[in-house]
Amino acid sequence: MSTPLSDGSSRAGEGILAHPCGARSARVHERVLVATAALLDEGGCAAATVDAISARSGVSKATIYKHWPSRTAIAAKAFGRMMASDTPLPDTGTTAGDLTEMVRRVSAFYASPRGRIFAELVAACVGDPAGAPYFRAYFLAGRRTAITQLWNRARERGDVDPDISVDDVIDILFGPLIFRLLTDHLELTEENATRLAETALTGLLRPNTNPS
Amino acid sequence: MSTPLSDGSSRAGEGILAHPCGARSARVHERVLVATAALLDEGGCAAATVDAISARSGVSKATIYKHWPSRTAIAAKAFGRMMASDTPLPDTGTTAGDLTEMVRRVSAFYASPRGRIFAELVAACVGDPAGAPYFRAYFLAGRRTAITQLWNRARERGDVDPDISVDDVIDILFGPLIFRLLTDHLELTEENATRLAETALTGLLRPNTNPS
Amino acid sequence: MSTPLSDGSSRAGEGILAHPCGARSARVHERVLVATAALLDEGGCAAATVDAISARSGVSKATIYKHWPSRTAIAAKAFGRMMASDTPLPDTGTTAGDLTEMVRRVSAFYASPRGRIFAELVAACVGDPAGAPYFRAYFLAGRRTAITQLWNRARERGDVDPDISVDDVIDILFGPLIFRLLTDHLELTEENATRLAETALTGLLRPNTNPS
Amino acid sequence: MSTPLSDGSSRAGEGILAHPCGARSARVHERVLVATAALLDEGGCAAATVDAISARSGVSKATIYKHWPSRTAIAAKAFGRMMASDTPLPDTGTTAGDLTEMVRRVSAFYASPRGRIFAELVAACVGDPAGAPYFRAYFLAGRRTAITQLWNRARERGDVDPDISVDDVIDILFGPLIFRLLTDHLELTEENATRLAETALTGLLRPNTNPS
DNA sequence: GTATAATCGAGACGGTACGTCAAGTCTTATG
DNA sequence: CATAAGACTTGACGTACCGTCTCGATTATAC
Repeated sequence: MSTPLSDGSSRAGEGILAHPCGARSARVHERVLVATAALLDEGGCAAATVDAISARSGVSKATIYKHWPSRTAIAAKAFGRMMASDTPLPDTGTTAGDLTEMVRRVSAFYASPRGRIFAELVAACVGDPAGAPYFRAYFLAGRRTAITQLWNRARERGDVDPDISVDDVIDILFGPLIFRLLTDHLELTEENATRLAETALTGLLRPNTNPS
Repeated sequence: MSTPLSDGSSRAGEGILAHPCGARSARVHERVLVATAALLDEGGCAAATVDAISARSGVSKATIYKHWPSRTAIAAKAFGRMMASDTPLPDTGTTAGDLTEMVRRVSAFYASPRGRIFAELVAACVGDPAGAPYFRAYFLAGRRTAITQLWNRARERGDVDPDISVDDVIDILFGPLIFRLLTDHLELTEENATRLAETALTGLLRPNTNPS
Repeated sequence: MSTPLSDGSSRAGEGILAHPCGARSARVHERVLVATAALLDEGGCAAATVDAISARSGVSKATIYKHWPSRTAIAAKAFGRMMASDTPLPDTGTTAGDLTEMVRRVSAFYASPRGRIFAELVAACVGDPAGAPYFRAYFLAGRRTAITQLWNRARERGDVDPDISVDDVIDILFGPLIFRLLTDHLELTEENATRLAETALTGLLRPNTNPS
Repeated sequence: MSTPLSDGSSRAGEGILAHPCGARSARVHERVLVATAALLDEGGCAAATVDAISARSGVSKATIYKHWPSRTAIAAKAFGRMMASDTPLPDTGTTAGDLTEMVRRVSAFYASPRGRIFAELVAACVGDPAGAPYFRAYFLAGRRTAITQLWNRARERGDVDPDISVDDVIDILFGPLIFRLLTDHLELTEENATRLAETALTGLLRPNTNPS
């Protein structure tokens, strides 16, 4: 993998996400992540208490706090690892098809039990400045690389304006889903996802009224 | 009544948001909301503890819990009231201009101190099923009516496809902002907001590659 | 009893030793003291953890900390109550006999399992400024009243210099025992106690060499 | 050497107080004691954490635990060394004067900052069976030799009953002070010390009522 | 001189208890 | 009967210090 973020032990270059390293530490680190992943799946973020993680992993609380700044950070990394391999890129032949399919998949994920965990994780990062970087590094980054590949493919095909930033693309396509996931004001059905994607791809305004 | 949401006391018809009524209750209700609003402004969601609200308002905890299901619910309503009158509609003359301006304003709001409170509120509603309806009713609904007006104006002008749901419009325009607000992965500058709005209005794909 | 210190609930006049009162509080208070006494007897001061007291009494830690400033304080009061009735005054007919007997009894107490607890309690009060007053109020005070009675009897008999403060008497008779108990440098046997008492009663110097 | 207790390095013959020896060990030993003494003076026993001693001395925790059984042991030895030379014998010309002066000096010491450390040390030895011998060996023993000399002088002068054990003398004179130091029930003023000494020297009972 | 043990530093680790906090429930007395 | 006042249970928090334990590096003697 091109991102060095999802390995289990600490390396130089991880910046603020550093922690003790060495053979023992690596083992401890691993056990914590495995235990946390299990707890997340069983009871969501609320179950991934530091006490619970400690009890389940056999790693003491004090040690855990030497590796991570907060429970959110642990959960983010554990969850990021759980999701790491779950995202094969769609390849429908057209840019519109690929992006729409991607939105549908992400919507389906958000609607799944793990989608709830994702939402809780996003929520937990608000007001946990220490955990947020972990979430971005171990979860959002992975998502981002996937979209970037799709977008680059679209650029090569000439289907899109190359001036549009991939950041904006990501946020316009998935921001609405996340908003709905969090505030639960509209259901995350496949139909809704498709419509949303198509509207975003086409634009809200009629061509002749575009601002340019 | 088009907006039954922003009045200060309980009415029949509020459904799950009901609570004791009567003269004493109304006074109690009011004092709680005022105290909560003050606490929110001073220290964010974290400061709006039920204990703190109780102490500040002089209303006992037991009474508070007879009026609201959770602290999130109180905060949502108090915050919704704070924001109620702050949103004059933009009127630039063009649909694109109006919507872009709206996005810029919301972005600026999110970037402000009260934007943080908004984020904390959204986060708090995840995993507080009791509080979420309050947030939707007392905050999101207000936002929604504003956009609906703009959108209707656009429809009348013939600038937009009338089949596009206003729900999708709202989420495509503001979902990205909220996503950025929550995960803090991109700054909420005016420039970013403008670019985001324009991209959303125009669409991600080039006209000739539209899926239809 | 003349001292208002050993009752189970809070009263005006207890000064710094105050705590919540009322029917519920009184019950809570009682349960904590009973549990603590049991723990002390079973495992000494080390066993009387706040967590353990909480678990055993069914009273939550937070509540415990509203009633007492520290575990030492609880232990002191619980131990004081355990000891409250255990001290019938000796009555041998002579002042020397009474005081010597008292020293022997206290020495025997110190040599007993509960003597260890007493030592641990004294030790715990050093460096727990919050707990120390409880120890003095609920334990030392009781001891003091007993000696005072003996000393008054001796004064009435004319056996002693009325200018000698009862404080000095107490400390000269029992200080040595406590010193030995704590540092364990000499055994607390009946023989040693008797000799110590007699030496203290007679004085260290020969009469004709007295400082006066 | 009559007192093998106050030297800085280990020797065969110290019995249970043995530890590694050799040139390196001696240096390590020394550094630990110096660091501990400094910590004691700065923050009392509470500051003389094993971690703190390790950090300050540059000696690793593992090594420390090869030399001493517990932190109390280290503190006792370090404190004993600090006090080693501080006790010139009084020489007022009379036995009563010498002993009284001695009590006054010890009382003043107890009332000083280092007196607090002494108290904490005594307290720490209760419930630390491993540390207690160190305290007796490195601190009490020194005190004891001083009093023994005074007492022998008194015996030679014929001022005292030669049957009275020096142990009893020590405890009757200083036990009261220690008791007051620990439980803080009476102040350690010069006046109190003098009165206490005089009462102890004269005896609690009037001559004609002595038990013999 | 070099083996070969002891000894050391650095500090991670499991464990136990700490004292605190806020949520939400429950009791009692007052109006 | 709704309130005020606030005690109470619950459960998690993050910290502190303990004493043990790997490691690998450093001695210092015994060969």
